[in-house]
Amino acid sequence: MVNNENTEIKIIEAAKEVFVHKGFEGARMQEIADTAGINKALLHYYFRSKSKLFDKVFHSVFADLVAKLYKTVGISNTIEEFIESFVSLYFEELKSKPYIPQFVLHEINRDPSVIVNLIKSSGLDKQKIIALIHKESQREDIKQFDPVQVMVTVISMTIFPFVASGILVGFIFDGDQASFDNFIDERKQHILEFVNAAIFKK
Amino acid sequence: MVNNENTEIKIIEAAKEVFVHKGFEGARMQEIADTAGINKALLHYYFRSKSKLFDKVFHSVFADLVAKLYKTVGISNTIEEFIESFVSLYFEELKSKPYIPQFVLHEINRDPSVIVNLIKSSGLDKQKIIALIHKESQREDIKQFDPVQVMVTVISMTIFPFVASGILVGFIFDGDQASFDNFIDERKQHILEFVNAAIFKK
DNA sequence: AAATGGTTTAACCAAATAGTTAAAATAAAT
DNA sequence: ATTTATTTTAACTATTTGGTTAAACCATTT
Repeated sequence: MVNNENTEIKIIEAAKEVFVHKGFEGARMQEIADTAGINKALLHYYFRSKSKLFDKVFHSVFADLVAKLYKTVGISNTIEEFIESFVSLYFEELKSKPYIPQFVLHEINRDPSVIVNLIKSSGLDKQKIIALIHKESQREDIKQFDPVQVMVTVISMTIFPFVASGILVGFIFDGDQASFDNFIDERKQHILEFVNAAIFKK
Repeated sequence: MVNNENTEIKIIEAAKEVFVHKGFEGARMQEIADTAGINKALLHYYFRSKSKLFDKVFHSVFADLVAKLYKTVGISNTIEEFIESFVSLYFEELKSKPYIPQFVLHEINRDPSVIVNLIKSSGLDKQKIIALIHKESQREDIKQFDPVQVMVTVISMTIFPFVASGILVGFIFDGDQASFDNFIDERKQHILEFVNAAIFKK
């Protein structure tokens, strides 16, 4: 008895921490055990193999992202609302967890087959998003851009700076982390203004 | 005698192939040797360790990107020219080497210290870019956006779809690679139109 | 043809690492 | 108190993998 549920959570959290920063190949079971404050044997007692543990972690991270995306759609009736809440949500998330997108993208790249099942089991109703985007793209006051292109643009503008933080800090901000943080603070507002300037007529 | 120069090129090419797809941790010296059509001993004979080989490969990939970026700046006198040639250049590059950005970003993330030296030795004169961007941001016909934000936006819009191709194919294009390819074909034009719509007054 | 120096091979070594086992310890439930 | 499930310890195995060694090979030079 003693713990069990608590321990499982502790392990998942520790595994998330290590996998997210080091990736599947770079992560060590010993380091996960140390981070969780337990030993390796117990780690294998709970999750039989590294792969199984990784799958749990990746699924939880991914499901989390999708759940939040879904929440965003639910409350949006216009394209402005959608963009505003999407960008706000992701900035809030990524400021405290900036390593998540790089992790997800790298692991999907490593084994693209996992994503198929993940999307199936994600329960995300894409139709709702498509319907909203399509409806809004018909508006008189909005330029006739391809809605998919615009959607990818909003996602790119939001997520890329986090994925590329290393290169941006080194290349553009001369290694000055504070300048980069300041850039990120202003980024959200910039995205909203920039996208509005692009898609609205007049 | 015999070969040597040819063999070295063969190894670098093979190493690039494997490192780019698997990352440093995921790459295996044996696989690099196999890909190069030689054996592991010869691999170590040419490049003493995995790290040394990786450094060579990474440096060459990175230097290549920087060189092309530099070329872009050289021929640009206006912001329109800069954006046009930047986007064109990267689309041309990335269509045949779509894995490069994910690779670079992942490795910089894994060991951010490498980028400092790389940038030093890259010979990129950032001042030229800054001068151009700053000069152009003063133009009467252009909205007063923060030029750094705009620059990051152009980079994000261009590169992110390649970094996130796996998730975009799975999530947005339902696993249909052809739809994604089509999306990429239209992406360049979209970026140019979208950015122009955003930054020009009236 | 003999010497030279780069090239190739196969067998090998050492370290790291995922995973196992079995026994002891601990704490809660009965 | 006994049982039961969880946790710890520590030693161990098997495999992978980066790296080494030494001998053989081959092309060119002398």
